[in-house]
Amino acid sequence: MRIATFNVNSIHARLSFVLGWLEARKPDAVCLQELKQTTEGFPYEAFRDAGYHALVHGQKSWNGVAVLSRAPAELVEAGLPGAESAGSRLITVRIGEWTIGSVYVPNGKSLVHADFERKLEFLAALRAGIAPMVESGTPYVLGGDFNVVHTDLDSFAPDALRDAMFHTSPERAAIDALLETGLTDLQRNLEPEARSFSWWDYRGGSFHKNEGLRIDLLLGSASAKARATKVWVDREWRKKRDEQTPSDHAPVIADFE
DNA sequence: ATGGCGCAGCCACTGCGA
Repeated sequence: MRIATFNVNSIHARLSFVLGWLEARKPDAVCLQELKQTTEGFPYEAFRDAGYHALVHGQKSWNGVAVLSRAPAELVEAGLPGAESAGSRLITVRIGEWTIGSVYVPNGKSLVHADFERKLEFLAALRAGIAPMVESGTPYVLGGDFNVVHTDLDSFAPDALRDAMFHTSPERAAIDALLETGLTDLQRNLEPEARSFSWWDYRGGSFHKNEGLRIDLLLGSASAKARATKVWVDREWRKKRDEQTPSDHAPVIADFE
């Protein structure tokens, strides 16, 4: 079982790019974020032709999440109770014995912006919303763009950016609280010391200078963690330029026994 | 002098992303 998460920064602008990536990596399920597309406007047919089902919680212009899967999936829930005003940022599906969530945590804009407080509220609601999935005991994976640098290892400049956006104590504590429900950061668990970023700014040659952040995570319940054999950032597809430009995020891929 | 990106949209500038 191969499960990935990929913030695509517009499914319209990235369609052929994502299809090429699916062909190359052949994941069984993919959590997508930042579709910038409505549920109705999602390109279902292109993915069906590529062998993938899609369950979508879309939104015009902003946000939007989905889960792609080779096997048919069943919708568990679209949206996060208590956080509807944040936009379409969570979808949970069931694929066989697996429960998979795709989440796009609000950016927060700046420390003094009202959206920063809403980001923390979203993370608190997320903790409450996912707890039943973790407690069920069946393998559960929550993949997404968490928009938080959980530890110093996850930032290219942890000292210079300490207490700056993505690096603050309340944001980090909110990730701790998610993990306290019984989830594990699957990549960090297998690679405790790795500095492996998943996002690089489009500007200023950040990718080539490796000035990135690790903000795209795959969190797994105990039974998912026990089966995970390898988790890696697909940097090649952050660098690649085909007929379409890459997203500013790289896919993160996990393999399970 | 201080940018060098890239999306969407009532579109040629603005808002947003991280």
